[in-house]
Amino acid sequence: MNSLQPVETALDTACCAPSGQPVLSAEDARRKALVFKALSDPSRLRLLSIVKGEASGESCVCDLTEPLDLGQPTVSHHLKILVDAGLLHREKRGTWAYYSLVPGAMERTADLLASL
Amino acid sequence: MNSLQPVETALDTACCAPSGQPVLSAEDARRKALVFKALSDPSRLRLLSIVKGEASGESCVCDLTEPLDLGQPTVSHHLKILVDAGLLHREKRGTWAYYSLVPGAMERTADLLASL
DNA sequence: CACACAGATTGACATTCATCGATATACGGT
DNA sequence: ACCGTATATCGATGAATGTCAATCTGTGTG
Repeated sequence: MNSLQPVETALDTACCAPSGQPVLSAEDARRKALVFKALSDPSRLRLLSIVKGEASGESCVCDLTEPLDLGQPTVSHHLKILVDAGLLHREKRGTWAYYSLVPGAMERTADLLASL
Repeated sequence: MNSLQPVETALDTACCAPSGQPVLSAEDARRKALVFKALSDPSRLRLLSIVKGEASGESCVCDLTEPLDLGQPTVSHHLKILVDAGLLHREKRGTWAYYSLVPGAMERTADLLASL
């Protein structure tokens, strides 16, 4: 099975071409756009910011719902999008779900811009 | 008047705080999300790629319409979004409009990720 | 001036998206 | 086994978005 996240697959194809010389293919563009789409919502940027700022490196949904002033289902929805994009990691321990930054994901995303 | 583009204003507030310690404010998040929203469409990524790949550093709309297989109004619309986001620069010479990358815009956008 | 052409703007339409309330699932404690 | 809590999923709804066809605005040329 292919379990690579968008950030990784997007960079996969990016690291091989000298510098996007032959123009970004429609397929590559679609994949890279998915990552940026995950970042294109204010609430999701704040979620990333909170998780990043947490000293323990991880936050549970209950800690994220209040500061954003959003309903719990909405926060869960945003978190899923960030996980699907390969930016956040989800680990369930007991009743709680802990979210943490995927190591290097931000850096890889930044590289996506340079490899356009 | 305040004529700063999103990439610049977004970085403006980012460069002063140590590292987004006090969580990204709703306002900062909104501004930064605007930049990523501009990057969240495959057609716009391809537009940036084409402009970047052009040896002369600039492209006119007529050169951008065909490779994307999109109508001219649609391309104009996407270009406007990229200009508004502060990523592209527009210069009209005679009948033609030439678009070029705003110097450093990509780098500043990449920095946005690090300063979340 | 009139015509042709490049590009921007407008209006319409279908799709996607953010959000919420209600419900489902899964786990811990009694 | 029952109940409460934490989180995910579902269905609906209003707003935003990508695209196109038609039109408008300039600019150069006969």
